[in-house]
Amino acid sequence: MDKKLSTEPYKGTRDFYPEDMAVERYIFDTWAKVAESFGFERYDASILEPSELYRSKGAENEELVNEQTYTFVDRGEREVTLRPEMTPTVARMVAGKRRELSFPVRWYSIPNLFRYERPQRGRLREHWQLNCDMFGVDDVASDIEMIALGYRILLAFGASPKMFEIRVNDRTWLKLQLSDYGLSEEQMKAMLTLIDKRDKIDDFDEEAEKIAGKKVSLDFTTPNPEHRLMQVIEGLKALGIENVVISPSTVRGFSYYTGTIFEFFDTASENNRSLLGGGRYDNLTALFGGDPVSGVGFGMGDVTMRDFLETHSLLTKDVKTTAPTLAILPLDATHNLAAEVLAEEFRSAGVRTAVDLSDRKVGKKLSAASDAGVAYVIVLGEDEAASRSYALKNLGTGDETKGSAEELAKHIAR
RNA sequence: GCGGCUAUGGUGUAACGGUUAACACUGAGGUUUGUGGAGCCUUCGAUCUGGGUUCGAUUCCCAGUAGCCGCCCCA
Repeated sequence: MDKKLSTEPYKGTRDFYPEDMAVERYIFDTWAKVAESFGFERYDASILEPSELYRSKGAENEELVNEQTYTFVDRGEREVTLRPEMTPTVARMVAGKRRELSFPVRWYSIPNLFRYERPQRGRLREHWQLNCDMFGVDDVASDIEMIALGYRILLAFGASPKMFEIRVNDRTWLKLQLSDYGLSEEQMKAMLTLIDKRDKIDDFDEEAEKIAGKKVSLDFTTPNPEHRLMQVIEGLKALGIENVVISPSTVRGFSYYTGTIFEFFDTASENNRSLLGGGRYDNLTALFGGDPVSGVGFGMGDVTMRDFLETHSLLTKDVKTTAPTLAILPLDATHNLAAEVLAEEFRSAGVRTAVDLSDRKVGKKLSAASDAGVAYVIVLGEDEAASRSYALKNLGTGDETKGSAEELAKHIAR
């Protein structure tokens, strides 16, 4: 006989049972609410993109596409990829409407993204990510606004500023220093990668010398006061954001960042990871031709967000509750239809109402409603059906209120 | 791609190499024919797969598979 199918979801993906989905929705809703409070507009696109969108940035991307994405050939011999990130997609969309958009453009999206790699804590094969970008503004205020948006999002989840640290850096600062050494483009990349690992490396100077072919001396303390990075920090301070540190080793792997770079890091030792990462890019739409469009953006993932909320006990019980407000309990199956009719009255009055259609005894129905977190119940039998007067029981207090459906709906709404 | 750890009912755990694999929770039902949360009772339900060692393996060994955790990489 056939082998039984596994009930496990595909490797690195998640099932969202109702209690998980409640948390997921809470995260998405909070993201969306805060982004929109900053005037960001929502967009989305297909999860499928032509593979060339990710390949076209050079040999390193070739490797990335081949080894770390879901890429396949469709029936029309087109090579397609499940989107591993949103930035190329949004760049394509902005480039496509460049002449009709009125800049600055503030857009956000909550796409699901795929990467083919070994799952581990905080990183799965499918995750959802809040992506926020502002296009068409060069002024430092745009960098500051984006970081402030990330900050407000975390606070909207109930986080306090000491739960996370905002690490900022600027690639121009590092590149300015490195420009003295006459490095090739390749050496520059290797050097940035090395700087990113600086905290994990025993002898940074030695490794740097290997790459540059000469002694390298870099200042990792503070740029001069006129530098944009210092303006970012000052600006954040003006917005009341103080948990900011200069982090010279924050480079981020992505080659398209050209200026300000930032990362939000969880300060809890057991969840020592990045919650949000982003930065400024000069010309993201270069691939598509036309005038350059600069911008600044960030992404933050649902997996790390959830880890953060759990680590800091920020998920309250009502976040996880999905029960209806009211449950109507027919005494027996002969009253099921009458219960459905009654439920319609409550629903049209705006009360989330479910009917218990099980054939359990009414006592069990009460227990089930209570366990599920239902706030009110109405037992429906002969008497109620005849009189059209019902007893509304508050499961929290045990109080009963009698009246018509209309009166009781009002009572619940209060 | 590399390394470490783990694998027993749906969940969480237990079982010196030796009878019928135990306990709790959960599910179903009863106690209770119109009012719950407790108690008591009944009941469904498991040793990842394949080899090996042994009189005998849930237990020891090997391989596979899966999961978790690191590393690499990071979108």
